[in-house]
Amino acid sequence: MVEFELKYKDPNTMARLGTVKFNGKEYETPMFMPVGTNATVKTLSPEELKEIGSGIILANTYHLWLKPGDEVVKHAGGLHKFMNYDGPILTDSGGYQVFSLAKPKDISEDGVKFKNHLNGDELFLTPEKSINIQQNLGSDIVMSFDECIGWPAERKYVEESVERTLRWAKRGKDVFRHDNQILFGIVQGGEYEDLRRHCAEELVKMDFDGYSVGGTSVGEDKPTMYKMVGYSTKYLPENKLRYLMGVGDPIDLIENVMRGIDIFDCVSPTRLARHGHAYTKYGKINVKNSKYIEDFTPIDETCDCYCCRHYTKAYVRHLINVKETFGARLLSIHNIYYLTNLMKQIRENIKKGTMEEFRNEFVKDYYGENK
RNA sequence: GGAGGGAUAGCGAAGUGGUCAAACGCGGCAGACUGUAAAUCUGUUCCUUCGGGUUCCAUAGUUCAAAUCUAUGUCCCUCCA
Repeated sequence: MVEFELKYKDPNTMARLGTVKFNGKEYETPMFMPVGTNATVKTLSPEELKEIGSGIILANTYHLWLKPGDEVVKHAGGLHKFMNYDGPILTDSGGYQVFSLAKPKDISEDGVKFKNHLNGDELFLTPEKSINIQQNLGSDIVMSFDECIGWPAERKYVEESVERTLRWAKRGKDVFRHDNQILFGIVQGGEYEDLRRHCAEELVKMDFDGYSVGGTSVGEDKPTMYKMVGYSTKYLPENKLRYLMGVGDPIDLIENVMRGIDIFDCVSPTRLARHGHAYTKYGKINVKNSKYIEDFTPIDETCDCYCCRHYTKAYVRHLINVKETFGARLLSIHNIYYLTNLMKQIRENIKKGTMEEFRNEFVKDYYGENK
């Protein structure tokens, strides 16, 4: 069972420090969770994740439901055993796939009709089914089945969607058995404060173990995203874990910690890695660029990850260019390390009460005003 | 020695009289990616002062018009001796 404890609140911002206890181990928040949709963080082994310092990782209900099937994972002894990962695992509910795979006409009160992206079969996912799958998977943190909507969205639609997401949250909660798992409700409501507030307050009445902020990073600009997050965290209880779903841009991590978020997940460190991009202190670089062909310096001089300790831009560039998987692995290690390390710095700055200065310095370096 | 086939942009390869600066693939160059249908997708890739200029092995022709037709040459491939 995952237990969250709030340890410290920043007096200047909404930033907080806490711990997540799991199996006798403690992980500090705010933290970043790498994404392992198919029960693996693409290209990386659990040992590598451990070396990087990752805590919770994320897996996906929809994908594991299709393959290999949640029953198979259950028979394997649960996700931890199946994938040999002994840290905490959070499963997404399939709610994001409502946004990325389903069409509006496929969404009904009962649930969502999907076309299996692997073979075209018609599938139907309901709030109860999503919870049931996640309980079979045996993840530690379970997400309510929600509707993640795009941006911009008409207010009338958002109103209906929020009500449906609330009804779905209730239905999921009603069938959820606590055992060794905890269940989160997801705050939706688009960019409308009253809808976010209403959604948050209704979820809090249902008393979830933690709360997610959903419906961000779906095409909106950054100020809008920050607004959406602020409108959500403002109405959530302080003693419960808050998870901002799908956000991983470095500056977004900083800004949203300052708005009271404890955990984040995002595919970008691993996806960007596979596409040859790397985060550095001085901004994101595309290692494939020809200017790096004879650059025998590390990806980031200030980084001490496995990749930066042993390999050069020229070498990683070469690996990516010839499509060797080791290149994707090295950059995945680097990018996850970068975000993990960023979270560590964030925690240190919360402790020191210097989040705003940290944010300003970070922006200067990352966006080049400091070079 | 004889008989065929072929030479197209960095490479491979379409096109066989005008709609061709020339399909498509690769390679090159760049961009995008946020609860992963994503080791994917998009743009671009003769020169240009953006008006245009110069191309389809070479040269000479036919034609209003040639990468496409004719002649000669050069080089390559296959088969027969």
